[in-house]
Amino acid sequence: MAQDKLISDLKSVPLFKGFSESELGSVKSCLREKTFDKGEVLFREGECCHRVFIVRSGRVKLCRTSSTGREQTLETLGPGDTCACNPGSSTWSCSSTAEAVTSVQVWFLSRDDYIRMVNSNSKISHSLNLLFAKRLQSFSSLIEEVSLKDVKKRLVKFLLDMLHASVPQRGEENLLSLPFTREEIAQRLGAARETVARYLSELKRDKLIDIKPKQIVILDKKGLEKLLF
Amino acid sequence: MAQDKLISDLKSVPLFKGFSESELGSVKSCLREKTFDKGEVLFREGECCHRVFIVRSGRVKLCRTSSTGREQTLETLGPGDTCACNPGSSTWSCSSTAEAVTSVQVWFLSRDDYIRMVNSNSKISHSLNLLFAKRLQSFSSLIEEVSLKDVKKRLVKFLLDMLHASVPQRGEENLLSLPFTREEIAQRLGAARETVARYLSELKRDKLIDIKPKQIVILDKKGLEKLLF
DNA sequence: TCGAATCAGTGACCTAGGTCACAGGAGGAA
DNA sequence: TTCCTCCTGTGACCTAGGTCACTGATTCGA
Repeated sequence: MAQDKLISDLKSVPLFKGFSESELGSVKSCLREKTFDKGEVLFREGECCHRVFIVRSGRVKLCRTSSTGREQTLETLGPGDTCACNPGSSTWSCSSTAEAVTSVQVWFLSRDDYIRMVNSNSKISHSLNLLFAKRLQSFSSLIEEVSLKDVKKRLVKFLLDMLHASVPQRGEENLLSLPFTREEIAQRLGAARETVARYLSELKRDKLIDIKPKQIVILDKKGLEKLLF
Repeated sequence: MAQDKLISDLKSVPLFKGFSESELGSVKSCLREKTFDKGEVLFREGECCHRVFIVRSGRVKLCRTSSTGREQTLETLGPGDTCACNPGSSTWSCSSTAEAVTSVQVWFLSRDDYIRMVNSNSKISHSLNLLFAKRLQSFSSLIEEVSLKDVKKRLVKFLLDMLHASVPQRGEENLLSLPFTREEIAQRLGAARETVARYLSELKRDKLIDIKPKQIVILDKKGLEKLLF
């Protein structure tokens, strides 16, 4: 019955969207499971990329690091998300570093199995297109933000995005739980830890938010939205 | 015979890689040709995206603009390049603005024809994967550069990339023709026009390059490469 | 429950690079 | 040629935000 659990887990992985039970069965036989502790690196930028990861639980960040040690997070992956290079590309080198933000469970798939799977099943090719396209959209926004918007705007947008994505609790629509350190937020925004802390204080001073441990209370959503322009 | 010319042009479009003559023939029947003058906008960020463009001649830039008018170029498309949103995505909104940098000839394809084509021919789906993956790679580098590298490094990298991509003329391996204004370079790098001019002067002063109208002479390639670290 | 380590806030300082302003080219139409 | 427009270089100035250096909070393992 543990097997059925695995199959049903796989059903909710977007990469395998539309797969039949039997197709999922053959996927299952290729997957290996692995656990990484918080802080461990799944793969490093520039390394040859010989497998594909699917996050089962926990969070993984994809990031790039500068020579002075500053870091920019490109994307954070959660359960169901896939980190796959392009199957047809000749150079399989990772374009970013993947690091476990919490402890994570992943499935991985060898490069050969992956290529075989993509070639034998056109559904996966369509799913990949969808994944890639979404990522392109979000990268393109990130470029705009980092290059054209100041840190305060980026921070406000981040808070509003988080609020939007979070499941609202009864009677606490404005309570935003923030399972990130200031450092992690800063890395996402492409800013320094101290700058994030400063702007959060500023927003608090201006009565737009309230700051609690691991939580932010959105006091004035409209006011925050106004800051975006 | 003009028809054959068109078919042979289509052969060199990566999107249609591996297509047979007859497949290209059916592609041909869906394509419409259109010309844009320098400065004209093919589509604007946020607009509903109801067709796909393939550049036949000239250059098109994909860019985003800030509220204060500063601009960041995401990518420059040349002959054979495709600007396609994801066929499976429900929201067909363009994530950037496309503007003709020179006068351009493009083919376009209606959204419906495009979707039909992708669904009926799995080759195109693979080509799309490849295109998307390449773009992801270049976006990811762009994010790193804009967020973590200073303008001087970005400029030097740009020059070296241009040199690398250019077809070397006999005995003029170090002559780089630069068909861009300072403004265009600045927009690519996510910097101000003046800053680009200043760093170019600095590189000239340091005897690393020489500046001629519409051209740059690379005097010390090794020296430039050293600046990247 | 008590260090030890990791987080968070804040002040002081500095610099990369954006903005403004202007002057000298260089090309193009008339 | 002359005027006009667009491109380029450079100086002066200013500010967003990065870095350093602390001091308090929290959290957590033993």
